[in-house]
Order: sequence, then C-alpha cells, then structure tokens
Amino acid sequence: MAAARERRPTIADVARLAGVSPSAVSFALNGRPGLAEATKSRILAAAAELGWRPSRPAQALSRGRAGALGLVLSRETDAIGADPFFPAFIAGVESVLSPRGDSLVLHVTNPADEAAAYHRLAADRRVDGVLLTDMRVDDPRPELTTGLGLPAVVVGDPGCADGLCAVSLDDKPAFATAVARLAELGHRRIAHVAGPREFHHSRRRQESWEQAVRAAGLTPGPVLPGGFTADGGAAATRQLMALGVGERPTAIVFANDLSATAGLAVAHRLGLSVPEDLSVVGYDDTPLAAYTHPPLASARADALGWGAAAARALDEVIARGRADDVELAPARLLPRASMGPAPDPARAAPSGPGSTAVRPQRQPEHEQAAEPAPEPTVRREP
Amino acid sequence: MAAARERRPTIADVARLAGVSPSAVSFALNGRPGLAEATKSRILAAAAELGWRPSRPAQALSRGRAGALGLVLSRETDAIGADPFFPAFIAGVESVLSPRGDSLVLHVTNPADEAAAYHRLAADRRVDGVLLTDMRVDDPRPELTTGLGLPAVVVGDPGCADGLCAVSLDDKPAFATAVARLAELGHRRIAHVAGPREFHHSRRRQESWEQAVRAAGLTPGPVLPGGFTADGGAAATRQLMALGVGERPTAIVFANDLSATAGLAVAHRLGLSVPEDLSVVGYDDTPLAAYTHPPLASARADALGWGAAAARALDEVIARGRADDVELAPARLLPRASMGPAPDPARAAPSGPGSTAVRPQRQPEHEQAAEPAPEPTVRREP
DNA sequence: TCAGTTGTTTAAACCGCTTTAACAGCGGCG
DNA sequence: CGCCGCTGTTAAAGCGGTTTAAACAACTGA
Repeated sequence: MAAARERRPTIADVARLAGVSPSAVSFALNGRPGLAEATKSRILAAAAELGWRPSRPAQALSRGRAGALGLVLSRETDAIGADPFFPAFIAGVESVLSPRGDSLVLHVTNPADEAAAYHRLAADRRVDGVLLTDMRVDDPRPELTTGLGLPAVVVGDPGCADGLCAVSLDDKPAFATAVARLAELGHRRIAHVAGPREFHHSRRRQESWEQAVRAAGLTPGPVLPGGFTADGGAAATRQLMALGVGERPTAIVFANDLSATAGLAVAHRLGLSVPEDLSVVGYDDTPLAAYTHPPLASARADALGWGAAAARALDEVIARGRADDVELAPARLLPRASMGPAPDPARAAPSGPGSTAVRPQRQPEHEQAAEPAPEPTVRREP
Repeated sequence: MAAARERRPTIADVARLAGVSPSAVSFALNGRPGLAEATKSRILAAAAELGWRPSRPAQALSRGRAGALGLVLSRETDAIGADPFFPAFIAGVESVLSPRGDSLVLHVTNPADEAAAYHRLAADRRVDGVLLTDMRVDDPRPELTTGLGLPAVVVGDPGCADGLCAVSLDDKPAFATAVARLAELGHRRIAHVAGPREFHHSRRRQESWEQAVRAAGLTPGPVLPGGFTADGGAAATRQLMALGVGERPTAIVFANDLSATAGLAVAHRLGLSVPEDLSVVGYDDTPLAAYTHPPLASARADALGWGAAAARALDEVIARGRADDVELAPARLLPRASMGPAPDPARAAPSGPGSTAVRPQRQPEHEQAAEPAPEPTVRREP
C-alpha cells in the first residue's frame, strides 16, 4: 500500500523539463517581468505536467516570510467548545489566506503557557504575525508581541489594543436595543449576568447593558457573574430568582447564549414561564438559540467577516508595519420569543414556582435585525 | 510602537558567541553525542543569552520534514460551530505536538475544494501528514492521500480507513446502553433521528441504535434524518410527534445533542412533557446538555484523548510508514432526566395533532423555529 | 563597424539549518 | 617513533527556493 515515496519534483526538475534555468522557473512562477511570454507559458506547462508546487519551507526560508499567520487560544479546554465564534472566525481568516496559499497555524495552550507560546512563535519564525483574540483587561500581549517584534492585530476594540491595530465589532448597539425593547415592554428591573471579569468584552457588554438601562431611565438591576458558562448562568439565575419580590428582576440580559440557555432551563425548573414571568436575552446567536424553549433572543455578530477583516489587517501590518483600525458592522439583536411584556405586578405572585400551566407561545418571530446595519468603516488612527 | 525590527540571531551568532562552529551549535541543540559536556553547556548558555531558537523553515528545509500536521475541515461553515468535538480534539492534538515544538496547520474549506486542499498540502510540503476526520461513506480521501504519498491517519473506525491506520472510539456501547435502559423503562417504540447519511459515523450510530433495539426484542421505530442540525432535529421531532398514536414513538434517540436539544424544544412547544410523555437521548454531551430542560441524557466521548491518540499514530506513520490501529475507550452514556418511564398507554391521548396523520414537513425556514404551535394535543393530566 | 540599447536568460550568492566526512590532538601500542 | 583509534570539532555540501548582478543576443543608430 505505502506508495513508493518518490522524490517530489523540485524547481530543477521543472527547469530541466522546460529547458531553462531554475531562476527562470522562479520568475515565471512569481510573475516577474522580463521573461518572454512563450518561455513563461512553457515553464508553467512543465510545472503543471510535473504537478510541481514550490516547497513552502524553502520559500519561507529564502523569502524570509513564513507565509502563515498564528492564532493562540489559551482558553480552558472545555470553555472553547461551546462558543460558535472561533470556528466561524477561523473560517473567515482562511478565506483570506487560502487564495494565496498561506495557512493558519493554531496553537491551543493553557493560560499558564500563553506567553511562552508567543515567544516561541516569534523566535521560531513559523508565522509572520499573530491574531490576538479574547483580550483581557490589562492584557500583556500587545506589549509582549511588540517587544518580540512579532506583528500582531487585536481582535477587539481599540481600547485594549495598546497601540496595535484593532479590528473591532461593536456589541453595544445590540445590548442597547435589547434593553430599550425590554423597557418598552414594561420591564423596570433588568438584571445582567456577566462574563468573566478578566475579559475586556465581558466588561464592555456589562457597560453596554448598564448604559442602556440608565438611558431608559431605570436603575441597573443586580449584576451577577455568569462566567460565560452554563454552570455560571444557572447559578446566577437561581440567585436572581431567589431575590425578594421587590428586587427580583423581570428580565435578565445574559452576556452570552450559553449562560442564557442554562438560565432558561433554571427558570423552567423553578416553574417560571418565559417570557410571561421572566424575559431573557442572550448573546452570540448559537445555532441552538432559535431552538430553545422559548426561542432565545440573542445578538449575532459576523464572526466570518471579522476573521477576514482581521486577517487582512494583519497582512497590512506585516507588509507595511502598520494598519488603520477597522470597525465592522455592529452585532444585531434578533428579538425572539424569550422577550415579552413584563409580568403584571398586580398579578405577580410572590411565589415563583407554583403556576405550572403550559402557556402556548403567541409571540411571532421577528428575524429582521432591529436596526439597519451601518457599513463597515475604516477609522484613521490619530 | 513598531520595535526596530532587528535581525534575529542565527545559529552563526550563537556559534560566534560561544566560540565554536555552527555545526557544534547544531549538535548541542539536537543532543547529538560526541560533543564535550563543557562545550555543550557553553553553547546552550550562549543560545539562551541571545534568545535563539532555530528557524523552523530552515529546519524544515534541511531536515526534509515540516514539523507540522495538517487538519482540513470541510464542513459547511455553520455546521462547525455547534460541535464541541473539534476544539477538544484539536487541544488533544496540540498536547502531543506542543512539547516537541511542532504545530498544527488548520485549513477550513468548503466541500468542493476539499481535494484541492489535500493536493496542495501534499505538494507544498507544509505538513508531514494529515488527520482525516468526519469520514464519509466511500470517502475518497484515504485513496487520495495514499496516492499523493501524504501520510494520513483516519479518525474513525477501521471500516472506513481503506488500509490507513485508524484511530477509533466506539459509540456503540453508549447507544446500546441508552436503548437498553429505555426498554427497561417500558418503551416499546423507540425512534432514531439520524445524522447526515454521508457520514460514516452517522450510519454507525444508526446501526448501533437499530442493533440495540432488536437486542431488546423490539421493532426499530421510525428513522428520520436530522442532519446533525437544530433545524433537522426540530423537523424530525415534529414529524414523529405527528404520527398516529399507534406509531408515535415514546422515546427518540438522536444522533447528536444539537438535534436532540431542538427536539426537546419542539416537544415543549407541542405541550409534551419530557420525560413524562417522551424520552429523549442525545450524543456528544455538549456543555449545555446538563442544562437543558430537562437535562439531556447524552454520551460523552473523550475527544481530547482522541486527538492525542490520533496525533501519536500519525507521528508513527510518518516515522515508520505504518502504525497499528488504535481503539479508545468507548463513549459513555450519561443518563440524565430526559429519559424516563414510558407513558402509560391507557392514558395517552387518542390522536395526533389535528386529525391529519403525517403532514408533509414544511421546509423549516432557517430561523423559523417558533412557527405557530398547533394546539397541544397530548397534555399532561394535572 | 562598433558602442549603446533593449530584452531575455542565467550563474551564483544567499536564506539558516543539518549532516557527512574530514581533520586536529592525543594517549597507547607495537 | 610512527601508526592507530579515540574524542572533539569543524569545513563544506546540501535542502529548494529567491534574487542580484552579470552574460548574452539581437537591434539600434551613428
């Protein structure tokens, strides 16, 4: 079975077949001018005949560029799985890399080894630059990569880019819309179940929620940590629902779908109906969001476009040393049936559990985004 | 700020600093014998002082090995996100690669470009071998990679390896356990919502289910396609629940959690209680499974270990030309509350929704999960 | 006829490492 | 003393491309 591992053709083989020198082959391949058209096509034909493609390691060595971008994921292993962001993001990166024949080098580490991973990537010359995702508050990586001379782009807002090029996507409008809508529906006590404190985007989402609540003339309800996890979301929900009737929120805005879905389940288990007794909003628009019970209102960000934009920006940083910040169209709220009118305070029984009646859903599904999407804009750096 | 992109140290710089020749540095680095202990440590000290690490492209070129493994994902973009398998699998691969300083090259393609991606990977010499996942029935890739002389390992059972080394993890026991348990609980009509027909593991899961049902002395209930998606799972569940009372299953074994969770939501929307009216089993143990309402019985496979085992096997194939098949510990069922005793046939409602028997399934529009629910017909007695 | 172009092609150096083969230095052996 | 076999070290030849500078034809115009 083991196919005789024949020697793969090299540039010399192609040159010989075409009756030219190796340099000519290189010129033809790279579209350099100064080669007769006839010669060029003869060379390309020879290359095709042999099925030759230049060896990437050899190219990388002589060009001094690896032809690859790096992505280091340092989440805890089990936290990666639940998030639909990365697969789509990576696909977006690929859509830029693939046509050029470049590739993506992925490293999964635990947080403790993160810095070492970047050091290695830089010293190795295995990649030409890296994408920094999951930015944390006071994230050391912008300084680290700058110090290492490793080109990098921040996938997140400029506030955490520390001078690096930032490719961002605003989640504020989605939270603003969600909260505004809830306020319209009569909710007066809107809680937030936040993501991990260390993530920049967790904080941003919390701020967005808070701002929106204040903008609606309300007092921000309680904020509980949900850690972006199902466990956290469930625990937070239980805590919130255990509050006295005067403090218990009638709506919860979760930092992501995973915690929101778990919250939904907890609500059911407590005998609460959503959205009759409690409105719930998530973030991420996981594939399941439209299929929870009831369908979970959530916000969708264009992860694919984000990946592509980040890859392009990194390209530019690598080539020109710097690139302008990019701001993508903001995430858009998908208002699904988990948002509904606030329960009538008069009817609100002080006891949550008890009314186990199954109420049919009447809420029609709106799939349109609540807001028209602005065009992506390129912001000049000051 | 753009750090002055100084020239990175090369092996020559280290050699100069240590007062030896470049070859000596290479020897020291690679632990070659025949170098005086004192010299060796002097060299390593010099290397550390300069922060030098060998250039991977240069190493790859001279060693003739890229020092990287490849993984090509050719799922449809949106189908990748929901699956917790890949992130964990990749982390497992990394756990083997990382200590050696090797890395994983990831390519995301659409199915149409899949073959081209492997061709490129092989001709490029960018990777030393590839991991084949998501095996399809009559998958062309084993033959393709063999023909290309590209070392490969199949992540899936030997039946689809076509002579290649297979690293498999049996899902049969999990299905067998689930079905046996359901039978014990009194279920007599157990349906299956299958994954895409083209995937080898979809078929295997279906076979496992069927075998188990027969082993319990029952007649396999209806099988519907669920496509591993929420849409598909929801549609299939609606169809099953619309069956006449004589045919309607009391338990559904889904091919994965995504479709199962959607099925759960549909059941609720139809006014059915789980597990009182219907038992549901998934597969994958997504992070949410324990937090659906009710918690979803599911099966957990060790994706991390699978990735590590696959990477090790591929290493061996690369080094020795072949490796023995590996069989990992089978997936285990996590019996959660979504499995319960079969409903008492005496109390079951006499007919399905409306009086129409099986309604041709309206193609579920992508987001239209919350289609107006038919009047609940099977209602739990108070 | 010859220097000066212009347009094509190639020799040769180089990228940074590995590896083979050769080379010093040295104590022991005959 | 000269030769041998060691040990420790290095020169030099790749690996497979890219790139610079020079060589070479074929044409100019003077």
